[in-house]
Amino acid sequence: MKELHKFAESEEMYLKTIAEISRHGNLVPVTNIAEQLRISTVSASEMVHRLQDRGLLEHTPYKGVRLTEDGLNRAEGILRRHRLWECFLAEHLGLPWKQVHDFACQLEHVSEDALTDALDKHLGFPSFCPHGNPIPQAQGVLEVRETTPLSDLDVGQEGVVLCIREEDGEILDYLDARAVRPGSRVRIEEIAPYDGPRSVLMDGEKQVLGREVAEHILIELVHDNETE
Amino acid sequence: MKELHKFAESEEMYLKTIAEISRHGNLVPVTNIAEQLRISTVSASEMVHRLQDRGLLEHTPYKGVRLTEDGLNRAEGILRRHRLWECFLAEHLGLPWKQVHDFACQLEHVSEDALTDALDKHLGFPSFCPHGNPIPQAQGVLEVRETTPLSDLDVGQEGVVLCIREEDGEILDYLDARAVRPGSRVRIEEIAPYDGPRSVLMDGEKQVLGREVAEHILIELVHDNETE
DNA sequence: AGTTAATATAAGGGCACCCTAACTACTGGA
DNA sequence: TCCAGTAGTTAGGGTGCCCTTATATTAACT
Repeated sequence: MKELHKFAESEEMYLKTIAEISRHGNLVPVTNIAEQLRISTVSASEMVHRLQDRGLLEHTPYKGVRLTEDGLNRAEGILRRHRLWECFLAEHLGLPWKQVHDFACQLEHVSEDALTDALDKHLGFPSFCPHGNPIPQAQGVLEVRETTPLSDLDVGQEGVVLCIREEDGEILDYLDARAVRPGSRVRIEEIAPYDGPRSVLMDGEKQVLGREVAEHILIELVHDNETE
Repeated sequence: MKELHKFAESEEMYLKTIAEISRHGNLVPVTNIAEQLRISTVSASEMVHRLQDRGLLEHTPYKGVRLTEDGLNRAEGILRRHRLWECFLAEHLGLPWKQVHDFACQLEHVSEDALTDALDKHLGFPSFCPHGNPIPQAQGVLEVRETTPLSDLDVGQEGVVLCIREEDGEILDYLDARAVRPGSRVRIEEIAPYDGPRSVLMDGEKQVLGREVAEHILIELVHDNETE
């Protein structure tokens, strides 16, 4: 717990960000990283080089970045800690979503294995965070579920909210206030022109959600019996 | 949660260290701060200036440093968070003392008020950390207890362990292994020449503790009925 | 009062991470 | 095939915090 520390946090923010944007091993443009972290592309590019030197990712110029095995492990460790802390903050401390996420963003950088594992046990080895995102296991196993962004659904289609992507804390506050959470039943009623806001029935209540917001809500499709 | 962050942690380490060394508003020599933080006196001196500029302490050259009202509040906030986290780590996660302290040292820098207060509530508003140190209240109220370092006791004197000063994590491991904890009954059996190691009866078991260690064990004297 | 040991300051660096401005190299259409 | 726009790099800075070495100042004890 010494000098290694100072650059660890910054490094972790990069890895986490890349993992979140990538999601399925896609190449991540450096520009996106810079955007997400709200820093200049020059700085991001510089840091990407450093991370490459440390063997945590590979950068293909003009294409993007991909985490190495090592980098992915590190990133999953961070997500694991983030989501475990979220469970604790939500279930035990009873904090609202926005705070849950914000505080977890800070706590995720602490936690050595001994702490993370003890926390995991204390929480009863949860599989999902309060927003429905899967929690990587200690061994790096990650449950994969088939999901579709709400924004991809057509009028009339129905589904159940599985999780809310949480790269962005703002959205959580917004959805928390509207009682959109994992398990909610949703149906598209109408899509405004130009791929605009969706009118949806969410657990029986009518709501209007912008496309960007809808992109962050991941759904499990429910195949209603065609007659519907 | 932005730029303020990077220097916040270092700043907090200084404030906490100063508060711990001072204990009762005494002037703290810059040299001691440097020692405790394991940095050069030049660096410590430099940082002391910065902290003075920020209005957190006052430095009297060749004498030492004293926290201002502001600085003291900050420091107590840190101690509060540290000790609350310690309670959580010990009572809920069941971690051993050494880890409790080490992890709390990292967690103490997180916790905004909303989190700290929620944690406090969740723990049932404890007054003392697992090592017996008092937990400052949200309003900055701090219970004060009359204590004597075990090293100040004479042969034959008896007392009860109130708390272990925890500036130094090493000692906690050592004392944990020897079952020295708040509430333990202790009596000095013998003091080796040159203010050397103490032979003590700790909860009925014979133990030998060096003077430096004994200085970190704070006792409430028990006035045994003179006949003893 | 004079000297030594503790304390402070000055000078010169280093590293991690961030910035802007200006430039070059590449890619993907039309 | 060419060229606009995207992506990357270079150059020059800046801040926080740390370092060593060298020099000045002061406190405290003969």
